[in-house]
Amino acid sequence: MRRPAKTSDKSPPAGRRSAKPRPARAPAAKPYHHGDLRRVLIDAAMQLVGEGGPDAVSVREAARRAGVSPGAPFRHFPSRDALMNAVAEEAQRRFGAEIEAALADAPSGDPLGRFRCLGIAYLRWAMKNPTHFEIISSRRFFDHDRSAGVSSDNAELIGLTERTLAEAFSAGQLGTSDLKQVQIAGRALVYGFARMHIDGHLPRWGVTEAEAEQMAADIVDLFIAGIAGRVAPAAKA
Amino acid sequence: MRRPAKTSDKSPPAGRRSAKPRPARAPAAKPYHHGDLRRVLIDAAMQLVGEGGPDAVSVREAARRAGVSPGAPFRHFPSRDALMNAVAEEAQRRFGAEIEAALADAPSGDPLGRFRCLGIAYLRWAMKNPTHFEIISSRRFFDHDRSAGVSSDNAELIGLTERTLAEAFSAGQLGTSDLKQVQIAGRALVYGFARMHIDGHLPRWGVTEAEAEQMAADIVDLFIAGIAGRVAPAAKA
DNA sequence: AATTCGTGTAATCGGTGCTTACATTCACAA
DNA sequence: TTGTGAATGTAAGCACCGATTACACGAATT
Repeated sequence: MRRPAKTSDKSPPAGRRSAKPRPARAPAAKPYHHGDLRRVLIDAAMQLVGEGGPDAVSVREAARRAGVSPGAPFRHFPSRDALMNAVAEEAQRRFGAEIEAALADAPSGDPLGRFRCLGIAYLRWAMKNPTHFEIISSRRFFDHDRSAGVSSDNAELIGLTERTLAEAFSAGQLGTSDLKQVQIAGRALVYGFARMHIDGHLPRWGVTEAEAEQMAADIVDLFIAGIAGRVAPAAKA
Repeated sequence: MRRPAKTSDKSPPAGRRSAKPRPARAPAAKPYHHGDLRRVLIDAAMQLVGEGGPDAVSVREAARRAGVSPGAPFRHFPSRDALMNAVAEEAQRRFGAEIEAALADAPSGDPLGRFRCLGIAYLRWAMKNPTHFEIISSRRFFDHDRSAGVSSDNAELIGLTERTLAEAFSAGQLGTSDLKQVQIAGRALVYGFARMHIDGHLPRWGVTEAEAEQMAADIVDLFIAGIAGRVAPAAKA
């Protein structure tokens, strides 16, 4: 197994089912026995992810924190992976919300500036929520193409960057016409930096934790500059 | 645990220790009982990594493939992580060898071309050996700064790119003077693309498996072009 | 009030990392 | 040649894990 020493599997018998806080004014959703075990399990798992990364999540520990027997979670999730999937969806939701919020503050007249803003927001969230970002990224826990509600969110984010980039091109802000290459390269840049941060590579490359955020902005700017002025329509010799 | 159903733990009793192929002409290293169990375990683990990724490696399965009892590996590796570490060192060794081999073929008069060559070789190896690359990348399995023999290899590779980039700058091939930013950005680019490939993101971004290698070269070229001609000494308006 | 079905419990299975006690076998020295 | 010690492997067992099954409870429907 992966988690070497944890608390005992046994909790005090708790006198059967005496003080289980049922949801008072029933929200007409799933207030059967526990209240909303599914939700509580996801929250517990999210917390575990935040504490020790994806590998620190075990169904049993989530059940333990929810005050429920080890088998109970399997009524709501057919497997551990399904639980992780739900956690990833939650993380993806928060991520998408923050990206769109950041973009809402960006000026609408400067597509390339908005593109830059997307990269900055992406990196800021990834560096502030490394473990959650890791879950979203690795397809081990999250089959982006399968989960209904959030895959559209994700696809929309991809479409958002595509549209923004296309606008920048139309506005003559781009020095190259191969938008797909720019799209992929930009994504690889921010994804790579985020993962370097998560995977602890930055110190080896001479970037301290304190410098990381500034460096993130710098490389985005460097990339933007690289794709912007290179063969600008009027500045060519 | 992670691996749901495997072969039975029991192998046929095998009549004690009858036909264990000791290494014939003893290589004066560690030919005690098994021959070179440490080596065999690493090979088995490497194979497991290649088959199902890092999570598919279990000490027991490695022992099984080595034809040895489940506890035997712990005579050579104090923990599973230590085994993974050895595997990662092996992978890092192969990786470094390929990179240096590729660089040996590059023209020595064109530093920026050599820098590009480094990126291409990096991506080619990563895409051809995704699981091994993953092990090298994630510090979960490989503490780069701790392992003696190979960390120098790794540090040397970092130094290699730094030197190459510095040469390119000295030769006037660079349009920016902040080499550290270029260094980090370049690393993030290739690392990010490699991980996108590994993590299965490329299809979602409209890049098929067949196009991946070409795209890898394209984005490296795009990056090189971006850092090269931007504020070239004589071409400024 | 009786039944049904969703939910949680208890017990259990096989897998895992890891430890301990014991057995074997090589290497070196008296 | 013969001990003897250290290196190496085996056997057994612990705690933990994911997952399944049979059973118990309880709210909702009839």
